Amino acid sequence: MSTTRELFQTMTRRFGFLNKNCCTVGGVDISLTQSHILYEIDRQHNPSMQQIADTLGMDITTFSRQIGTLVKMKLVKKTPSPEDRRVYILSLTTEGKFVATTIDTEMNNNLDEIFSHMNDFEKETVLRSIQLLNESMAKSSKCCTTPIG
Amino acid sequence: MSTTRELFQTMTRRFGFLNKNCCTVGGVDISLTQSHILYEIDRQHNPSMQQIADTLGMDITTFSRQIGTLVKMKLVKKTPSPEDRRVYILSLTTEGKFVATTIDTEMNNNLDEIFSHMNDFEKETVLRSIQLLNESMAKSSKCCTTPIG
DNA sequence: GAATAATACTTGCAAATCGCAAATATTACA
DNA sequence: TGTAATATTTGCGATTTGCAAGTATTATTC
Repeated sequence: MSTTRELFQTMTRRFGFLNKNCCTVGGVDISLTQSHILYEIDRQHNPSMQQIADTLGMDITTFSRQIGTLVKMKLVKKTPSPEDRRVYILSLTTEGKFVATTIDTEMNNNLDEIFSHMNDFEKETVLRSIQLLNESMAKSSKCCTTPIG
Repeated sequence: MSTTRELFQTMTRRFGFLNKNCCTVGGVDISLTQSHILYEIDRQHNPSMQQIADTLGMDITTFSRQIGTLVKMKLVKKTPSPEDRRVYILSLTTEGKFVATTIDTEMNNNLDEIFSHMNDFEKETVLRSIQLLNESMAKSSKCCTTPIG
């Protein structure tokens, strides 16, 4: 007999553990935060710094520094926007792309393994449930957006 | 068209945001980590330090210090175990219990609000899906357990 | 069109957090 | 009894954090 929160807490914690074992690709060692940054840069279209920071709910100053080290590691490239010279457009270098893709594949494999303990119907139901959940969270104005801090 | 990982990433991030806006109860200000610690102490039965640290996937030394500050804040009590004098049993003080309960209620309210955008059938399906997912993750030996580090 | 406000990003700084290595104390095992 | 294993704490240096303040650029307003 679990409360709703308990279910969520367990799930997100376990997924978090999954994410944590991510972060050595080839010779490169990155942190969990950095893996999330790479993921979002890869996913979004010509994102600015502010955009990614917002998506991840990170303070822009912390983010700026993280990008700094990722640039030093040659995983990320910062290109000044031609339209607005205050803005930097972020993109992945070839190596950054490789790291991101490797982690992504690994994560999807892990998820596959988890779903292998279900039958096809269950798997479909679960995936559609998560989709539904995401839509409901998006609708909810009260919550689930970037935190204040 | 999202990959499985994308669905999970979105969901856990949003739930994370929900968790982040948690942490001022009465006059007391606590961090996200501390809120998770209180939650687990409340949930488990006479847990030891090591137990909670393991559940949360935290390094025991970091955990020890966190407990130190929570004890100073009078939210947590450490009682030496009568059976094994190496271990400390953790429990919540009255105030700690109050803080934990307040956060828990708040979180469940937020989740209710999210589910209010679904009909009863959808809600049931989603909840059972998460339960199923948690069971599958528990079965998976390869993943989802405490990370190595 | 000059002054002012708003935005995007960076840097200084001090606090919090982190995890490894090593220490202590206790219990389990041989 | 001696040795190994376990639970917890402390030293320490590295990393991460976020606020305040700074620079540079664009938008607004009068």
